[in-house]
Amino acid sequence: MKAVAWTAWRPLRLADPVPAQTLREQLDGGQAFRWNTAEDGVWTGVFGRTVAGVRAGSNGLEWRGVVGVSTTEAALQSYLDAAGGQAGLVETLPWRSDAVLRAAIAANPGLRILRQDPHEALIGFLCSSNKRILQIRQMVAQLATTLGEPLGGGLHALPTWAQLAAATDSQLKACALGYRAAFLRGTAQRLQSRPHWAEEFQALTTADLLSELQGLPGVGPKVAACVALFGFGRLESFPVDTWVVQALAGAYGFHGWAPARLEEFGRAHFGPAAGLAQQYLFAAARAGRLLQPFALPAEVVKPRPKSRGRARR
DNA sequence: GTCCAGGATTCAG
DNA sequence: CTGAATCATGGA
Repeated sequence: MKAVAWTAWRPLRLADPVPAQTLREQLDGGQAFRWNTAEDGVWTGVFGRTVAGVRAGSNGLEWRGVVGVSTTEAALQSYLDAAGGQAGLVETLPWRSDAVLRAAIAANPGLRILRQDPHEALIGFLCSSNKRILQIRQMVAQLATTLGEPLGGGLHALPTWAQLAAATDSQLKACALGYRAAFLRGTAQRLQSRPHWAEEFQALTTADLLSELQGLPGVGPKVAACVALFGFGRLESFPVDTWVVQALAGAYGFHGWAPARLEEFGRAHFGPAAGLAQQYLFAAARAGRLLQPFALPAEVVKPRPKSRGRARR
């Protein structure tokens, strides 16, 4: 593989400082799946048709692009919420009264929801079911390399829906997707004839967006919530995955609660930036840094019978 | 070899 | 409606 010709490092201007540890969590913590580190602390990634390098310098973040490939500071600023809109949203979270959330925020100060492309978020989370983040990254990388358009330097864009729909069985097989291959192909077949699907989905209310997303093959409640949060900027979306189940059970005492009920709690308790709270809790839980004020010795903790959710409608 | 993964789907009750 | 079995693959 030919070596990538990088431009010089330049300062990446952000409204709020991002520590190196938070940058790592943001780029490699399961929001996006297209960032890698070759050398320590230097992140290389692709989003949309942008290829970029990012690192935490001594005086804030720095970025670089690939010579001959369009990379702009503006694209990175948008991707990383440089204007600081999410800083204000953090202030709407109940961290003053919620010590668990407060500790989770302190564990990754400045953590933000990446403003990803809907296409990228949907592909990534179609691959995510029952998989670890490392393996999701490998699947997505294989999809790009096998089917996506070359962007230079050996890096590729993600395949379009048309490219995915046209992929052969053996091509998908080579991406180690397992049963998720059918999810990707099915969704690709639905969306390949809708070039403006993302704009159409973006125009929906969040409730309708989640519903529309769940109509796609391989998209259930959790994947829909992730795509709404990471791809459509719906900060109120509250994905409930295995880590959030653990976090809300251990730290809040909600043992044995069904995911749908935990999602209901999350939205009500955390409010319009529930998804941001979720990401802080997710990161803290995964790092084993979650406060557990209600935790009991393991032999005492048993799943309680789930209380029945209120029937609606 | 066994276990499990940022779950979704299908099926039985 | 809820709960359980099943799904394909690879890393730990």
